[in-house]
Amino acid sequence: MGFQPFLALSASAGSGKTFSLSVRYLALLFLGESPSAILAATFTNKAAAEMRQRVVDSLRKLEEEKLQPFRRALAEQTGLSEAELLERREEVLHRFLRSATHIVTLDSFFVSVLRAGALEIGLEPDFTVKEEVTEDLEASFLEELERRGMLGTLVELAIQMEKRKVEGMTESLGTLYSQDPLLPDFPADEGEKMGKIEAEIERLRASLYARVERVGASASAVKNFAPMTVAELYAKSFFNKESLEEHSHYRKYLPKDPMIEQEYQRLRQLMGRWTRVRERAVLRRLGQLYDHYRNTRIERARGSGRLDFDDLGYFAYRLLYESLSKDLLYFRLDSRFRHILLDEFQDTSTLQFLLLRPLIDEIFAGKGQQEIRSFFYVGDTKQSLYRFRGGVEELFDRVARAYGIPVEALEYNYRSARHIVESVNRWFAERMPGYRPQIPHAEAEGYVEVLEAEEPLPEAVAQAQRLIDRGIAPERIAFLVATNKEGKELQERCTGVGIPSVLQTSSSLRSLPQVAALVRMAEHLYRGERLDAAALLHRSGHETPPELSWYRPWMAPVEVLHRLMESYQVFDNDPNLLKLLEFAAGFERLDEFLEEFESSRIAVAADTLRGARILTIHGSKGLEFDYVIVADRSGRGSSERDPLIPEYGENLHIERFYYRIRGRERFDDDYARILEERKAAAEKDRLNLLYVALTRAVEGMIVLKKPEQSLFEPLEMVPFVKGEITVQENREHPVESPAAPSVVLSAYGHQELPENEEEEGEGLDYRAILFGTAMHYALEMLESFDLGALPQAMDAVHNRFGALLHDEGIDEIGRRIGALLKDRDFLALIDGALIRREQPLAWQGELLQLDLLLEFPDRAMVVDYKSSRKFAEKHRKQVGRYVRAVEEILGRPASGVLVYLTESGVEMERVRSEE
DNA sequence: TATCCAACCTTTTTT
DNA sequence: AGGTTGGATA
Repeated sequence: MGFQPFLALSASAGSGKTFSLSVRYLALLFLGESPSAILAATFTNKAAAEMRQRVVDSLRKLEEEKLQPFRRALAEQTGLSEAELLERREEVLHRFLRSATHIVTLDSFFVSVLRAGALEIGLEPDFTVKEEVTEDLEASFLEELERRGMLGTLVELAIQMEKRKVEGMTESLGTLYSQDPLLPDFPADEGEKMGKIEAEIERLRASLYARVERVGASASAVKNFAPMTVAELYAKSFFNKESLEEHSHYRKYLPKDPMIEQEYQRLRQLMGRWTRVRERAVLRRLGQLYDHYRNTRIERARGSGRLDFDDLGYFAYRLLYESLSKDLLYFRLDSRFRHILLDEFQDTSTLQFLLLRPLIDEIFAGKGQQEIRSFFYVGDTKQSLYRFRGGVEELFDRVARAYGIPVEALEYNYRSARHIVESVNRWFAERMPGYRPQIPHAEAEGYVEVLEAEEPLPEAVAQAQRLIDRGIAPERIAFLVATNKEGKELQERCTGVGIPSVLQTSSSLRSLPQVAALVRMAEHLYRGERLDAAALLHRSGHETPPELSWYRPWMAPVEVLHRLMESYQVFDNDPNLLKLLEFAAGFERLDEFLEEFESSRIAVAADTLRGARILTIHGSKGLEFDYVIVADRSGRGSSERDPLIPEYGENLHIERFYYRIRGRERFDDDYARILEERKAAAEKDRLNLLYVALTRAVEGMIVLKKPEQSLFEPLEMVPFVKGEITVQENREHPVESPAAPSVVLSAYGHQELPENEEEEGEGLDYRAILFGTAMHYALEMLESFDLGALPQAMDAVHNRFGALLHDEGIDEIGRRIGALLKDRDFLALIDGALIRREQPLAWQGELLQLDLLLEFPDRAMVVDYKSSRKFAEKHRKQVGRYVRAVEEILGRPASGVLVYLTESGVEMERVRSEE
């Protein structure tokens, strides 16, 4: 087939999307393209990190048996033989690790574009990106309105929209702002007079009241037309009937006075007109207010240098479409990116697409030229979940049509065992329009069970316990729930029965109890208040309050935090705490740190935690787990309530807004149609959600379905069991954890690490922690224990820690590991051993992470690297515990060695098993 | 007994 | 807002 420069790939769940993306990316590298010419954009940081990892791993292990399909695909796309690929791989890997890569999230790509042209549109290039802060936004907006004498308009609108709270109004305005470039014009004038129509409605109402009473209709029938406001009359349910003929209250009296039906018809028409006038009045005022709202947002963003995601979209659009230098900017981008790869294309919003479009156009414009240019996207409209956030799944086909891009479908499912694939096919084949059954590829039969449960959450825990009893490690299990709240409850239940669990919330670092507690304590110190640290004390098992007299008001935030961690002994290489330190290092003053922390958005490093995963279905998208327990929602699901309903035109801009009024569909056919469309879309989304939930499992899946009000209702599931849970007997070695957990650090903004010279030798310091982490990473990346493998490992360290550690630090790591690889004692130690790196071990309900496990036929050895002797006693205890765990699990004698990689050289210390 | 209607209950997903 | 419930009415 060769390399197809323009291609859209429709990739169902588990069909090898990441595989295709990585092959495509690597094919470009093997064809000689520079990584800096390729933009590969995903939606989440996690997906971007995964793809980077996949690229490196695939190159590194290219010769291995299990990568045969990868090699074949790569050979096919590049026209190179597999031997040639292997020959060039070193060079390609080096090129990838050494040069700037653009495997990023769409948002971070737009951020970088915006930074480049920020000054052009009145932004400081060092702006920060933060979560939306609404509290003082409202105040600024009101001030702006007051200055412009517009408060009256706000009040009028509030009355018209029957919304007392300004809060709701600003929310609606915020929704408009998030799609500003797509907005239609708002009506400029009032149009027909509202009062005139209302008077006419009132006249008809009174007339009908009299007529209905005269013909002797029942009391309730008469009461329907009793004096009331137009809005009250509007809501009456008799309007559900197109004619009073259909209404039992009135039917038999109609012949007595034919004018009743005639006036009723007239009244219905008038209600339709009243609707349009009211809508116009609302939209006009909303438009006026919106102009001021937008100004407020723009000024706040410019003034504070803090942008949220909506600001980002707004400014990026202005920059790319309306600034003076837009052509120059595109020229710069365009000369940089000759290839675009887009992931999860079905979730792309119109705005995001518009921001990419000029780049895509350029690629197509240069189609005939000498150099290769390519555009590739993957996605699956069945997994589109983000309509509420502006995702437009229709883009997938539309873009293909507009540019004449061929669409190919991936047919095999490489993820799930056969029973799972077959069940999914059965559930969705008839119910999802255009569903193509997947062909299972896995050997395993797998396990699927659907159970009815009144209370899905407790039952989910019971099922997890059942899996664990069968020998399945908690880490291999994931719970999927509908809402974050349910996730939280589920975690409490897991904790209650002793199942370790990791709640993967959508929220940021500050939602972690330990992080929150530390920051709260820092805040207490800053304000000079007495500490209330009971929670943290409890967690760290402290009996006596720690010593805090070291605190000085002028201390740097990072120092305060790591001293606190030290005092409470909570560090233990927890990557989330490391991330906290990393973030804190960007601030000189505690108060600045505290303020920014509140609005920060630092992702939780959930990868590195141990236990059964708990995620929302939304959060599980793109992931897979060995065993999945899907729990039905406990509540009832909800409904849409945005007061403005957009109607999109062919060009994807908003053609008009409908103003939502209850019962409006009875008087307005267009409105009735758009409501129907929305309903159909909501049903589609619901089905997509189920599809995502039911396609995450690799080996086994258990679905807990409520008998009533079930999330799964559209699938008409019946309870059944298929296949068997594969019992893992006497497992000698824990299963290699998928994706070896490693700390992923990323830089936040342009931060400088604080100089810390005078602190030498006193407790932990931030640099030492970072240094130690980077060194462990280098050791993890080391292919084999010989000097030849060192440069590659150091490249990896450079790639990941380059922004955080100075070159001297990285060189020092290289020197220390070099010394280790030359150390004869160490080489003798590992001689003849089966080597396992970064080995996780579950023991006594605790998860241990071994740096290095050496297995010999008759014994085993645990090796732990340390970068300093500062906590030697603690290290001894820790390794002693590891040794005992290994002895018990492997059933053979074991010993431990602490390997100190210090400035002065390699030192080793034997450690005995813990008592 | 069938229908209507007011009152009542419960209400997400996130880069 | 949308669905359910229980009382009132024809």
